[in-house]
Amino acid sequence: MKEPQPKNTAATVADVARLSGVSKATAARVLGGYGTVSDKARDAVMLAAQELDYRPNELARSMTTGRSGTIGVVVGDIENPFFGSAVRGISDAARASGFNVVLANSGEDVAAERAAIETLVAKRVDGLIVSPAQESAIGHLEDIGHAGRPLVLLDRAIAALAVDSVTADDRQAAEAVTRLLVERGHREIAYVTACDTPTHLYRDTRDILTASVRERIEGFLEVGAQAGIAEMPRWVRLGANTPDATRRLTIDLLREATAPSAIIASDSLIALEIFKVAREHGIEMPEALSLVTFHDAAWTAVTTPPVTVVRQPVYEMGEAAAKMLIERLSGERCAPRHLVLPTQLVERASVAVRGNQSASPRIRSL
Amino acid sequence: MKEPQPKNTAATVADVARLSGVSKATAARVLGGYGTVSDKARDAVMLAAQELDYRPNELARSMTTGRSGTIGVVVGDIENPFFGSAVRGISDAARASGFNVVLANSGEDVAAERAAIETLVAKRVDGLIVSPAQESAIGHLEDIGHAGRPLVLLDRAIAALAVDSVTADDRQAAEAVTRLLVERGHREIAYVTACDTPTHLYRDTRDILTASVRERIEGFLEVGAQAGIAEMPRWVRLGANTPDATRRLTIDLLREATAPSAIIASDSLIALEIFKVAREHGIEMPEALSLVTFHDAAWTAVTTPPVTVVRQPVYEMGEAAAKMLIERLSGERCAPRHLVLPTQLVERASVAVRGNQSASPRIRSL
DNA sequence: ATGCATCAAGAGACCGGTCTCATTTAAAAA
DNA sequence: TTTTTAAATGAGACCGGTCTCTTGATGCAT
Repeated sequence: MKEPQPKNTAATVADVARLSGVSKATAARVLGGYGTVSDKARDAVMLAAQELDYRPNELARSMTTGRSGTIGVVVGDIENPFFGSAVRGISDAARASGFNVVLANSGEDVAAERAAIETLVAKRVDGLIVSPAQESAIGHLEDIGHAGRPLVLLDRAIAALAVDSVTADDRQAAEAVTRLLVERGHREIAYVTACDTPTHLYRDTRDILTASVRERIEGFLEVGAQAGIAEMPRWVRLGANTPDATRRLTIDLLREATAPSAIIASDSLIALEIFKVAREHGIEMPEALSLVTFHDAAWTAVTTPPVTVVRQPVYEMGEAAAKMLIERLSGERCAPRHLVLPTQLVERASVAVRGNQSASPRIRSL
Repeated sequence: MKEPQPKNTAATVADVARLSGVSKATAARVLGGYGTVSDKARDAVMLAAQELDYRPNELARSMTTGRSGTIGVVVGDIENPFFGSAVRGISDAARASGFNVVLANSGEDVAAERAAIETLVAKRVDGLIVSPAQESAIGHLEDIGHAGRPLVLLDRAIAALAVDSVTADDRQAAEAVTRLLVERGHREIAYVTACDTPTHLYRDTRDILTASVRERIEGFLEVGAQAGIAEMPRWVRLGANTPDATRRLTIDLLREATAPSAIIASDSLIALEIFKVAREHGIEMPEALSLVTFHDAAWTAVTTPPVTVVRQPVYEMGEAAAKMLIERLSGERCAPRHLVLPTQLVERASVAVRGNQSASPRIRSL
């Protein structure tokens, strides 16, 4: 026989043991790489394994060892470059330690998130990294702990949950961004974010169920208050969950009697849509409208004007989360750690000095 | 007891059976949702399960059933928005049919790809979707079939492999793009692509080990030849595998004695880097340099000028691949299908008429 | 030569489900 | 009421590994 011909049924340790004339236990020792075996036996087993084209069944292995070598990741949307980078960071760090990544998309929906976590736990992932959609519904996150699996929260911490987390310094970043705008003379500054309050209307920071979003809004309001801008809260706009929603919301915003002279976007997808709307309506940037966004997406450097951004170390956040999780998996038992990574304000050219504005950005047509 | 307190050890069917006073088989029937059980027994089992906070062990389940409800996905780079969309399409389609997705990054490296496939098969994924890095090394891809798992090739077909594939009509798209440029009077047209020939120099299409890349180059050359442009092959540039490499390569290109008046980028990451280089060197687009790219990335619509692109139905490609795979998993036994999805040339404003060019794009400053 | 530690190897239980098969029970048909 | 048929249940093998426990062989010190 020349080729390891496709077997009608895959070879098992028992098959290899039989062919090589040793016991199942010995064959398993060789194939599994544990215990002590003589060279003779090892050679015989390896030969037989090759002959039969033996492939270990990790499922069976996981069942007895209780470890699957897999970490589950639940994010809002992999299509969002933010999560794309984060997942890349996670997956690189995981692979470096011999772990695989099972990915699940929640679509920022709690029910989907719950279902995803349920199956991931049932599939016996060794641990999870989750970017929770809301911090109110945490039952399913607590269950992860009950099931004896470590959990690391990514990008969105939850105070009520005693688990590790990796976030960016959102509060500080929001303050810096708002301060920049205020210093440039802006007083009508809108903050556009994806968030899921039923009304889509902002009332109180306590309505905001996502820590990172809330902290940013708090920073935004705080700096506004310090600068003596009374109307700040009315410029907070929620519900930019899809490009379409963002578009409608932006148009509404720019149609108001007093349109904002600057907009802060909470992620690059939102910024992109705002950029499109401004362009379609002939609103000059930054003269008529300044724009700042969270997330230094690749494209923000090539637009006209290039966009001033808050650079979050996204890849590193994912990497750090994976490393933390793997530490827990290796037996680390210390108190929950909350890693807060610094952000960086990258000034490009999308912020104008207010006094120089040539025109109100307001959309007049229609 | 009020709370299902964290058990030191997870409850199993046997535990539930014991507590509810039925046999393990009956408890398993209720919990697994198969066979016939009396209402009385069902209620007792459900109650006990609740009491013990029973969670099924999918690993054990998979081992006996032979199905894991999981599909493995191996892509070059999830950070690339192209794969981001594709993975999203895959994962949505998978979830709709009750499958999970295990993701692996190959980094476009054959060895990593081989390793990823090996572990995925060992983990007993039900089937795989792979975007193979090269079409020369296909042993590990054939092994997937030997292991009895269906495989669907994504974006890159391999003629030598009798498996399903989903691709875009690359050849046709390349022809359309090149024709557009030729019709606008361009004769020095560069084609910049990520590819991994050792020399980074283009000699012959047979050196290109990735079908999609090769087909595009063939289309590019074909149209050039038809237009009577002799030097076409010398404008093919390989090796744009990282932003840095792309940058160097682009600068070299624009420094040549006769710089191209137009560049075709094979993906949006490359286009972005070219855009940056052009901008940094003060090369006016499209007056001094025209640009077209494959992949209608979100940002291409908001640059100045907005970029003319080949729109590939990326999400749909991922979705189709997943659906094909799931069909195979459901017993479909037909001959390998090769789904080729049409592309669309989206003309924006990054292509100028050659006669109108005000200056050579050449980079003069060192 | 004897004792004792060490190494190699085998037998078989075990992980947590599924599933077959035999048996009991209940309901429907005669 | 008796027979036929179907439904409900239990016992235990099985999936493919790991791992403990036991026994046999070998080596080194005494």
